[in-house]
Amino acid sequence: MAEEVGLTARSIRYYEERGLLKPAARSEGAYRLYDADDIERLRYIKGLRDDAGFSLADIGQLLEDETARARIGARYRETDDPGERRALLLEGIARIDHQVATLRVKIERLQSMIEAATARRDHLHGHLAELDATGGIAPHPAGSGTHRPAERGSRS
Amino acid sequence: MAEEVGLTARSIRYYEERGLLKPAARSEGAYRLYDADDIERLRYIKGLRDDAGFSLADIGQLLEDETARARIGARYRETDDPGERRALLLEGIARIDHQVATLRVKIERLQSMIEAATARRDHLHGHLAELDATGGIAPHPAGSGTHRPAERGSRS
DNA sequence: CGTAACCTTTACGAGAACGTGAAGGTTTGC
DNA sequence: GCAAACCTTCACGTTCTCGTAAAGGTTACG
Repeated sequence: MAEEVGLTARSIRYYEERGLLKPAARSEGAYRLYDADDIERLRYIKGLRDDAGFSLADIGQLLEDETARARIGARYRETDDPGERRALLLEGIARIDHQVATLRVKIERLQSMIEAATARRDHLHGHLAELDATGGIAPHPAGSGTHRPAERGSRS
Repeated sequence: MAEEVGLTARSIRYYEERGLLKPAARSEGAYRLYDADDIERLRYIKGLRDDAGFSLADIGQLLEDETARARIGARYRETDDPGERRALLLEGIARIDHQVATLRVKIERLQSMIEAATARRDHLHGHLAELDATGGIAPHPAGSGTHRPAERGSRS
């Protein structure tokens, strides 16, 4: 059914238990019925969980914006007062901006980890240049270049 | 003790159980003794867990590079053969490059989520412009104008 | 040398995020 | 109109990531 979004039925129901989702409607026999907005929301949750590595608690926070966005969208399609539409659009944009800002925070953390690694890398490069400069060995070792698999176990 | 890295003793011991760490040495009375490399490793683990949101299983994979890096560093300090030092430096750089590449993958996933959000944002902006153009209402309602907190294309 | 403040292992507990039935109701297709 | 293939709600089991004692050994300090 809705596992074409890449989630198990149990997970989806669990997200509902956690308050991350409201099944839109129920059939006569209490079957859950999902609409396009729900599917989009599920994809969003999955992205947050798998790609971004957020916990469901974090996702709950982010989904406040998504919930507001869905509500705004629905309201938008209901009205044709240009003034209200304009206000709804502005609020929707603000919600998206907030989501983006949250994602950016995470990206920046990762970025700073990369920078730390790059600093270490540069440090090693510095040693390398130094080594090549003091002329112990030519920058281009003869033969097949950097091939050096011989690693003595050595005591550690 | 080593909670100045921001972890509890229990967590550190758990990481050891999981094979993410080897306490460097034990005292006479079997106390764990950590050295600078261990501390650096713990900070790295914490960064991966808190900032990047990796599971400890993922971290275990990433730590293969970190382990190799530590081993390489130790070996580097033990030798003074320029040829070997050069090879060790190159291997260390390769390990760091691998770590960076892994982090970049995650950043790119987040980046694409931001792009999706930005696309929705632009979509709303399009509607907004359309609304303002068909002239139902003035582009500048009383108060603040159209602010744009999110810059598009600020990729890293 | 005593004792307070550490550390050790072992073990049980806990919440998050589901998996996996069981027992039964609902839809669909022929 | 009936069987297959769904779905429903419990409800217990599981893995991960630790928290929190319990019972005892070790180290530092006066």
